[in-house]
Amino acid sequence: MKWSELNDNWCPVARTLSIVGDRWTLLILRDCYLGKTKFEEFAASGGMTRHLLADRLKRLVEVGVLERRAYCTAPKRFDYVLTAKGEELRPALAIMKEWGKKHLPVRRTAVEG
Amino acid sequence: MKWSELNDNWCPVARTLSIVGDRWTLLILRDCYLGKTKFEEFAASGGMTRHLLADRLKRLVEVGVLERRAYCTAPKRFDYVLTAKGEELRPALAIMKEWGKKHLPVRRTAVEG
DNA sequence: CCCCAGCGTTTCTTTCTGGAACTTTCGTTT
DNA sequence: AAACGAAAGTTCCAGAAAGAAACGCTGGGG
Repeated sequence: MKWSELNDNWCPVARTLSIVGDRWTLLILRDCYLGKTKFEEFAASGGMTRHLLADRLKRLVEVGVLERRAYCTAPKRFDYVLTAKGEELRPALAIMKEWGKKHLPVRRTAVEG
Repeated sequence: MKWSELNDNWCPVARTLSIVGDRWTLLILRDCYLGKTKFEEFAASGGMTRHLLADRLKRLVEVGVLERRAYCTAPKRFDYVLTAKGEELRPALAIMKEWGKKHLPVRRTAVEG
C-alpha cells in the first residue's frame, strides 16, 4: 500500500491520517486552534516553508477541514478558518498536547519559574 | 525551524508530533492497539516498507512508547509492546478513528457491516 | 515611481520514501 | 549434513517530497 492510497483504506484511522498524517498538517491545525487564520501568521509560526504551507492549506481546504475566505476584496486577501469538521479534530490535538507536556519535557534547562 | 528540532519546541503538541507526526508512526500505533506485536505482523499490515518499519520501531522504542522484548531466546526473536506511555496516546487514535468514520466514508461501496 | 505588506510560486539542492533483494540466526526437512 | 524456510532486519538505488531562498503579483502610501 502506498501513502496515496490510504484514503480508501478499510481503516478509518488510516483514512484520517491520509489527510492529517503528514509532518506539518497537524501543526497547521494547532495554529488554527490557537486562533491563527492568515498565511503570514502560519508562516511566521516557525513551521514549514511557504511552499509547503501553501500546499497544505490548499489540501485542507479541499477536504473541508478549513475554509478559505476573502476577508478583504480591494487587495484580495484570504484567510483560513476551521470548519465544523476541522473543529472535531481539536480533541485529538488536545490529547497530544497533554501527552507532550507529561512525557516530553523540554530539554533546554528552561527557566520555567 | 526544521522538523528535527521540533523535539525542543515550546509547544507540547509539536514535541509530541516530533515523535508520532510522521506518515507511518501513528499507523504502527494503530496496529499496536489492535494487538499486533511482531515485526512481520506490522509488515503484513500493508503499511510501510520493512526499511521504514524497522526505523520507526527503533525510534518508538528509543522514546519509550514501545518496549522491545525478546520473546524467544533460541532464535533471538523480539516483539514490540506498548508501554504505559504508549497507551496514553490511544485516545488520540480513537478520535481519529471516529473522525474518519464520520467524515471520510470509503468511496468503494464497501461491505464493512 | 518606488517601497512595503500580503500571498503565494518557482527553482534548485538535499533528504526521505518505496520496492525488492540480501543477510543472519535457528529449527526443520531430506 | 546441506538445503530450506521463517523472523527480523539491512542494503541498494531510483524517484518523490522537503528545505531554502529568491521571484512574482496586487494594491496602498509617499
